[in-house]
Amino acid sequence: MTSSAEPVSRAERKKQELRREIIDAAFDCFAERGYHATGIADVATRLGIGHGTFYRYFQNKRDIVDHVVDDLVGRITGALTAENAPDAVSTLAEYREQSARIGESLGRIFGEDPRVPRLLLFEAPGIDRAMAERILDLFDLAAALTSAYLSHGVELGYLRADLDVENTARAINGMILGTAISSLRTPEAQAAQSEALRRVMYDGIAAR
Amino acid sequence: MTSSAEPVSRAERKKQELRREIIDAAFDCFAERGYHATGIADVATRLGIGHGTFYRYFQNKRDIVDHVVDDLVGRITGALTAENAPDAVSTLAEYREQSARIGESLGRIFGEDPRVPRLLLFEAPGIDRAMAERILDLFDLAAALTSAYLSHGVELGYLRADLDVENTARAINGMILGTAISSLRTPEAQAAQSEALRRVMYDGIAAR
DNA sequence: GCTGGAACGGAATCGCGTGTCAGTTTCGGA
DNA sequence: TCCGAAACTGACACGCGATTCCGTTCCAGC
Repeated sequence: MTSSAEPVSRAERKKQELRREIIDAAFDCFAERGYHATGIADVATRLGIGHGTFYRYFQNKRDIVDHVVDDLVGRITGALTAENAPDAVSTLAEYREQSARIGESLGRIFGEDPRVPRLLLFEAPGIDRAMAERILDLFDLAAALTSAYLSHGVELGYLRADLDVENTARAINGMILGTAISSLRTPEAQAAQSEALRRVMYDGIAAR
Repeated sequence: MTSSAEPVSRAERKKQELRREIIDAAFDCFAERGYHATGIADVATRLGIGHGTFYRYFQNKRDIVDHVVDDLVGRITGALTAENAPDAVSTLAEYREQSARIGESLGRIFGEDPRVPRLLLFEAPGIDRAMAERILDLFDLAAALTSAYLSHGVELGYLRADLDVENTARAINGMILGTAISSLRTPEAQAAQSEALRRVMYDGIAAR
């Protein structure tokens, strides 16, 4: 199950490489012109290959967008699970730090390249029902993850005992979502946005 | 400029009525099957009219989706501005009540008919750049509105003096957005979701 | 009832993009 | 150097759906 277990001839490697390039090119096209507005020919032309070649690597147009999304989802979940286990912290201060770290990771992915949120939030849901469901699944997954962080905090007593973990998780994720969308227009506000989000989380908005 | 100033023959009224029906039918189709998957013929068939007739009322397919969105946006801004001026309240308690009222209005619009958020958030942004910009404008408008509420609260002293009004507004709107999206899967959680949102706003999540 | 003009319907047109396939090129091994 | 398999290419077939257009129907006014 290691990555070197497969038989990798020279040709095989070339093939995988092109496959990767096609996915990247498709991502570029879909994010820039939109899924419906880009033809297979556009993707192929961008790579300087004939569009017939495309079909040697992917079943059809619908097939590749799944791979593109796979790729993005993988990148995101990777960044999130990398160094931030829900149970790695035990005080509010540590929790705050951890959330800042997570916020930064997400900010890097979403803010650095607006094409990521554009594709994931603006293009993908309109492709078809199945893709819309996939995006909703992603939200559910994120909610479960955030829930885990919150539950842990409630158990250790540094978060409100009466916290409605499930729904609060969705509210927090909503704020993150809002940040991602804002970054489409004003990428430079990222940091301030992220800080404001954390202030709301920890302090609320009311005067003391 | 009153609504009765126009010359309204019988035929004229019939025409306006059919126009309305076409908009409604288009909304149904776009929200259910998606914009790209519905043909003009689908909209026409749903009304039992020939699809040629459609073109007597709207320029083209792109034209009508603008009208559909106009309609929804109008409904939403109407509900928001109706009975809730930003400066109508002067204490935190009143403010809480007002936000509960606004949440309820929004819940009614988004929660009662999932097709509304589905069209606005899932279908529309993927239609083309211009429509995506429209939706972003809508977010900006909402942010400005929420900002006004927050500013007012800061001025009167019942909200934190050091509140980053702009970015906090976007964070709060993000939570609302999250609620709207959740309602696509679990409409019954609406109320709890809305309550959790307000708890986060006013109390934060940390233990006292 | 008749008539002229507006509204309607749906067959026909048109353009576009997906997916196929047969001919061509590339390349590793003998 | 030569051979055969695999990869590549792009002209083409095809279907689909937006838009047009003209023959038909409807209806208000006379």
